[in-house]
Amino acid sequence: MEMTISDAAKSAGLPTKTVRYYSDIGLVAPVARSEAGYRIYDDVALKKLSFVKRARGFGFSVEECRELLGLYEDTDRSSSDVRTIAAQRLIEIEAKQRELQLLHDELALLVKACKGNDRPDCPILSGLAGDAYE
Amino acid sequence: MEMTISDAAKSAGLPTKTVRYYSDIGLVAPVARSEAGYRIYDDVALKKLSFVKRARGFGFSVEECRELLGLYEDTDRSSSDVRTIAAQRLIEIEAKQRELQLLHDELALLVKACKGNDRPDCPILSGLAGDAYE
DNA sequence: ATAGGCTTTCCAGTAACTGGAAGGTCAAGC
DNA sequence: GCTTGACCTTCCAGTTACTGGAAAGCCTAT
Repeated sequence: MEMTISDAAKSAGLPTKTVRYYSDIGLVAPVARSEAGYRIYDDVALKKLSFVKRARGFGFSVEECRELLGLYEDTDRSSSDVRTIAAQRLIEIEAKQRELQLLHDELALLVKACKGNDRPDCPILSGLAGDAYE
Repeated sequence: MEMTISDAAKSAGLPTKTVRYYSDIGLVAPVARSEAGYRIYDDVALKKLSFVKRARGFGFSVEECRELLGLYEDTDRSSSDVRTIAAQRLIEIEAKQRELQLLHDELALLVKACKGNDRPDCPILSGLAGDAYE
């Protein structure tokens, strides 16, 4: 299904500017250009945009995203190479999942400790300074 | 326990340059300066650095980190305010956890599909273009 | 046919570092 | 006590990844 840049951007949850930027730097190219020069995106390009959005959101650099996208496209690369690189990234992601859980717990603790009334009786710095994770 | 900037950086897992930068912009200030002007960090500052590292790693901006750190410190803010802001962030983090799971599954699928031999028989774009998440 | 809302390119600005120069500090060894 | 090397300081320039705005072209709808 073909669409304009703003539709693609909307679907991927990215600003149009960013999608245009990704096109400029050759990270995610539009599938074609219209007669008038408008960028045209299809659902493969859209999947790539969504993937990049997700990966960027978790700290992978644009160059790392390029590599990850390349894993899917490079028919010259051996499948064991792809497996190796992807498996390495998986390990990193699992570490990130644990980190995110820590951040979650940290804030949850704060929410729980705040009684929700109007007295400033939150655990000032105790969540940070405390020994919840030591 | 007091320490120099490089020790604090090492403990928090941040580059020394970044810790100095956070000091410059007033995000995480050192607890003191030595006679010679060296930044001195204690374990409260260290907790803050670790917290910022974690939050930054998950896409929270420096300004958002400043707000989150402020939640612990601002004795003027009512506890219900803190609760509201922190609870909102919690919702965002939970969304991130689901997103990260998607990214994880996406790569895991690729690893699984790659047989690990030397033929380039990886699912070229099928992981992206496929309907695993539709 | 013209107004409104798209699109294009280009260029300048911002956020958050990051590297490097120039110089001060400090503990260790001679 | 002096030097060497590994720290530290500030300052300033460069990088990454956008982001905003100008000037102009396109497209649909009244």
